[in-house]
Amino acid sequence: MKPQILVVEDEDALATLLQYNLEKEGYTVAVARDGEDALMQAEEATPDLVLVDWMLPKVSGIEVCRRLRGRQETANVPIIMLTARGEETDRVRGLDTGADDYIVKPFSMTELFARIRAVLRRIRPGLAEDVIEAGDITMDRVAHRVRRADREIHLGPTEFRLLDYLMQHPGRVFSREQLLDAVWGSDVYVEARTVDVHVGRLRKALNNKEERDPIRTVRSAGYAFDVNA
Amino acid sequence: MKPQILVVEDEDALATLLQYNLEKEGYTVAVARDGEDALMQAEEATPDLVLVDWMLPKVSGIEVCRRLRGRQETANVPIIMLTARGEETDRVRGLDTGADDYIVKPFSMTELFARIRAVLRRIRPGLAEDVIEAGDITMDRVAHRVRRADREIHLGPTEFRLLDYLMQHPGRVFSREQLLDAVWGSDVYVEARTVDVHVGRLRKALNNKEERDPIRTVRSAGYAFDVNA
DNA sequence: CAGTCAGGCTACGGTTTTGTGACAGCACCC
DNA sequence: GGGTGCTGTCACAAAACCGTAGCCTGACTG
Repeated sequence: MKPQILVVEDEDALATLLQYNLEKEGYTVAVARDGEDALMQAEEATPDLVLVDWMLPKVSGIEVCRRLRGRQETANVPIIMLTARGEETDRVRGLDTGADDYIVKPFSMTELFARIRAVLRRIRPGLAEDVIEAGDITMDRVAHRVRRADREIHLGPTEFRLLDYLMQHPGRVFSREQLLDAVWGSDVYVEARTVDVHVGRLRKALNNKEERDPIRTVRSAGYAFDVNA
Repeated sequence: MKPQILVVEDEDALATLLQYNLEKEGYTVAVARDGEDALMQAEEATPDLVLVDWMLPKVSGIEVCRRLRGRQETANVPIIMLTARGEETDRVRGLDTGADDYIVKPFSMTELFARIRAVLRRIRPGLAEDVIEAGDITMDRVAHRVRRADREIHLGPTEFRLLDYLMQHPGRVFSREQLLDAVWGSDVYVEARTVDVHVGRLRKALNNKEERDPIRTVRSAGYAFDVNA
């Protein structure tokens, strides 16, 4: 699943530039124009990372940081701060902003990408990884390949995304609704039972006879991917 | 052309060990004993990758990072950080960025090699080799020739560049848009489906009957060149 | 033990995505 | 002016994939 980034930037040109480049780099991007907007959006769909400008109308970048940190669901979301040269490091550093990193404008996209990768990897290992392994199952997200015990597994796009998501959060149980949101997208409407069918297809593709089924059904709750041997 | 690595490490024993092993692995290695030295050396001969210890006399590893990033010529050079276990805490976290990857001491050479390969592959795929081989396909970028199993393959300019790009990043899946950007140029406007047509032509030229098709279609994602036999 | 319910499974019509042959527009070269 | 080699687009056919309904089984309830 593509990491989702919330960009909080009031300057149109920069916001657009960031969105364009980040999407090209493979992230899903949402843009908020001011602090209030940012907090609302973060509440609706928790992003994997927030990129916030230090200077913002209404609610300052710092304040956005604080509030995000203060809320249960967003407390652990990594934050990268954008600062202009004059707003300088010491002050930013000294304040306990709760930001995980900051970058000084003007910056190169390459540098920004590097930092994003670094932060994501540190906070949520696995999210930024190219390859996920669990037991004898390997998923290569760059090559778009899944293999189990040396044999290649062919999956359709949806099955691929589904497995990706489940492996991303091993052991955790997801309701059908959560899976629909995460894998299908929060905007499409499909029958909840459709998830069952895809889980079924996934299982058939994944499991040889005599192999342990890595997908656990939790009655009246949902499904989970189990790491275990 | 062997990739050139600049090792920045003040501890003699480790520096020597790294140099020895990296050279054995096929890299050209330069060693700097402190941050100043590193910046100087990086300026003289831009390395393909920098391996820098977090703890350094005079100029800290972080500072080396920042300065490298700040300079035009070295802004895009990938950096891998060496950190000791204790240093990996909050203070470091807030600052440590700008590096593309980090590795915690003590580490195994195998692990280090893997990360170096990964970073190099990501940042600078196929350091401009003159000849690329994959399976029974050979591409000579200087002579502009492609052959498969002893027979000469004739390709049009676009097909050539397309194959070139794909072979440059074996296994990796590219969307039609990415391929258009990379092969056609980010400024021209052509239909995304045009990629399909060229892939088709490329396949027809490349594959005899009974030969494995090296180009893999990934439904709703794009195409990839697979090395495999 | 009968009733109820959640989840497994299959079949199928419909939709989306990809493969491909045909064609017209160019540039270049006799 | 008539070839020749490439290219981008289109239209159509084939293939792959999707979502839903319906039936079935096995588990839980009282």
